[in-house]
Amino acid sequence: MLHRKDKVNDLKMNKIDKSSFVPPFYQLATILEKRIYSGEFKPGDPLPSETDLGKEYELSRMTVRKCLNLLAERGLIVAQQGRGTFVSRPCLDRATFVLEDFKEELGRRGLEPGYRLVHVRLLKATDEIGVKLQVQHDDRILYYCRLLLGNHEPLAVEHKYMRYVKGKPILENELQYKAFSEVISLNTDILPVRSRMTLCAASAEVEEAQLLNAAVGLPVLKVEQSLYSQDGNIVGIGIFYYHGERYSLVSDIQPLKGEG
Amino acid sequence: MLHRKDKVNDLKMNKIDKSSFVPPFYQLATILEKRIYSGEFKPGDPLPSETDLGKEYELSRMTVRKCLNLLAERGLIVAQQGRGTFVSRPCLDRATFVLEDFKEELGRRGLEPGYRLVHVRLLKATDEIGVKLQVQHDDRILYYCRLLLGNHEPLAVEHKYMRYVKGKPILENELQYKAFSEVISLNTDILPVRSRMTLCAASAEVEEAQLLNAAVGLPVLKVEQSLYSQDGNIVGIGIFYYHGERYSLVSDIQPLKGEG
DNA sequence: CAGTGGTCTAGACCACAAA
DNA sequence: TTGTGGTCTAGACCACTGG
Repeated sequence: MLHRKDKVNDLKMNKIDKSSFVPPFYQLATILEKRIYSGEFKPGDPLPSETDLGKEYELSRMTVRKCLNLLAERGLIVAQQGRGTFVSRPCLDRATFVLEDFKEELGRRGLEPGYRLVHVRLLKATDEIGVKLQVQHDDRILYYCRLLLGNHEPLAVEHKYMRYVKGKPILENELQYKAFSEVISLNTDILPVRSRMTLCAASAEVEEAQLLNAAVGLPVLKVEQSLYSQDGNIVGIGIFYYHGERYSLVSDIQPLKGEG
Repeated sequence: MLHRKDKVNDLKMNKIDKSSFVPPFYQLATILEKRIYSGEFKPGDPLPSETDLGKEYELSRMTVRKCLNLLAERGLIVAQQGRGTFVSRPCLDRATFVLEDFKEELGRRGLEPGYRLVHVRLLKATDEIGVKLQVQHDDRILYYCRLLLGNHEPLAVEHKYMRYVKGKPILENELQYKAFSEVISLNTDILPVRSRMTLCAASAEVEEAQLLNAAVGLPVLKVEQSLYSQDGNIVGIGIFYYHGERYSLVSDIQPLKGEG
């Protein structure tokens, strides 16, 4: 009985319960988050020093730091060497959109993912893409186009360009199911180490509209990807169009879950 | 001379240089990254255990862990309790787009940011927005519309809806320059603690097109924001339209910078 | 059971900022 | 000079995994 009462007091008085399954650094993070949200610390205010927090909550400084790192990652506080740790302005007006593996993403949404390989072609290295990929004059570029489906409905069109290495067999199966950077490393022995993607809004042109089963002019999310090798050359170019009405990105910023 | 030679050997042999300004945990991270990219460890392979890495590089386990955390954050490895730490499939096909403070973002791009307040209105709580904001029947909703400018050119239109508290004065200046969540907490004494934003592609309607100085149908990035209070109620709704041709989001995934 | 990662501690030295 | 955060250490206990 007393034990239970002590625990309740711990929660009320914002003490650390070392017998809990929730690790102390996380308990402290939720406590500090509460103290910030309650208005005790306002944006710009300094938090107590790491040493003082350690004394107050009877934790080692390393543990306090682990907790502060957690809050800093979430943008709630900012540490400044030699000065202190300060509460940030609320950062709820910043968003982080993650474009991740298509299959996993659809799984979470409860849709059945699907792929359809539309084109596979060898192109001459003449046009703009060839220049970017720095292909020799008589080399070829492998181009392929893939459709991403959700419950058999087209959600996105992907165009991908990479150098073509003669003699290296490429399975259509690979093109259809594997990630672009994997396809490149498998078929050219070059390992992409850097990726840059830009996202903007655009209108579907004729080809994309057809493939997306929609009208020309359909709003789409256009993503352009450049993959670089270790020596800084572009080894792959991707252009992806996501159906504007069927595909969206979500960003969620919320408080830490309490110790329930 | 010998000192210098030793350092060179350290780099070649992938040892830690404790006299360097680059902290050991970071040196180890770049070393392990190299060993992974070189093909020594392939996706799915286990890394040596934390204890073994500590012995190999003469570092404490905590330092090794700090390094592994760094690589894990970047998606290069995944730790599994009780089993080990494993190299991930290359995650270059995942992107993280950050929509951040408009002013800072434009500063980085070398554009001059600007704001223009277009509308401020009190609406009746009848329509869809009113229901979401759970406004009482005789309360009012504060609506305002803001234009974001880059070098005096319109880049985005923002529509924002929040509960209106009688008697609380609201300065137009605040609406024009302050972040939405800040405006809400200043004028309703409710602190938003959670934000959910969705991003999709759309076409500009008449009003947005006019404000963006573009034709109807212009592709736009449409972002919808909901701000929640601690008790789970929606306390603010925002709808933002970013000019599709003038605004884009960028994601960059690249290797750690070496110890130059 | 042994080995793994997850967490915590008490102490230490450093670089940096402010008085 | 004092106090701050940034880093590192050598040890410890725990929960989890797999044989």
